[in-house]
Amino acid sequence: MNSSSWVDSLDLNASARSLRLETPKETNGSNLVVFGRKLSVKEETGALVEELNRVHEENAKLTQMLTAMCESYTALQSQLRDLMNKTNVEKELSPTRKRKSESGNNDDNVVVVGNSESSSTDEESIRKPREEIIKAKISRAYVRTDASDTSLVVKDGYQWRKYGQKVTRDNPSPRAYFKCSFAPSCPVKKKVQRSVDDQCVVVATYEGEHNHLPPSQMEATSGSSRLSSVPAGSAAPVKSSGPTITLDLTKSKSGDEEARNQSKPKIDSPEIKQYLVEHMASSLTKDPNFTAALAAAISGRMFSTKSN
DNA sequence: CGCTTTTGACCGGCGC
DNA sequence: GCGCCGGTCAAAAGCG
Repeated sequence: MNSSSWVDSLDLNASARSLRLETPKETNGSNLVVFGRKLSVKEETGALVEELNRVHEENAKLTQMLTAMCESYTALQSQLRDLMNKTNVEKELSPTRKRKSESGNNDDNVVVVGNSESSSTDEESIRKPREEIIKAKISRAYVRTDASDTSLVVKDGYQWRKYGQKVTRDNPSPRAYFKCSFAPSCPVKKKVQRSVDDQCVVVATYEGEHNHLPPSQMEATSGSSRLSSVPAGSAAPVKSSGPTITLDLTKSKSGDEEARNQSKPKIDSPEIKQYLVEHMASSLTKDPNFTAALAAAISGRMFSTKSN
């Protein structure tokens, strides 16, 4: 929904940016030569100045657009973070929701709750009881699939054996349970279920780490640059060869700070502002997976927000 | 024939 | 203690 418009605006801005960068070259080049043939030097200068002003205006407009876009992006991101913190606090405070399976479900943190060093924040370490000592590592992957595709198959390079399927209370679509085919030597399990919000999105929850290489290891490891894996501190447990996009929204703290610093103005000189905007835009747009990941993440969060 | 999938039964945790 | 619920088991069916 909104995510698509986000994507659109990102693309728009991306193209706008390149337009801004290219325009001056054009004016200095062929355009003026064409005009210059007919105009006197004075007129030519006038036209040049006019053109320059026009480009400046355009530049300012585009810069404004980008700044606005970046600010709303940052705002939305911090909103999401607040929301997630809120839901986490609620969960901690309400003992009525203790069922651990539900914690797996509600906890839309999209995150690794694991024993790996780097993923543990202060809050996490507080609410990390024995549960997670037992459960090695939990990561979650959002995979965009065709809505008509009813097979809950997430191609991640590993081979899985389905051992159960259940319809859970809070989601009409069935949840499938998989074990790694290398079990029992490999203890990894995964649960796959369509997102209750967006039927096109399949949520795969991985528990544990593979203690072996994936059958399709060659492709999986070499192709892994296509996706952003869960930065759980250690090597990502899931090597995806498909269109798997894993988002760690809670991990966005540092990135968020960065984004905030970039869009939040101590921006005094227009050069700095322009640089920041350009830097922001390029960092946002150069990653082809960014828009898809953002779309999936935002759509997921938005719906869960509505349903709360 | 061996492996995978399906599906109903069963189990254990949790709230009331 | 009972019922609900998520997770797992295991027999039967399906498939290459």
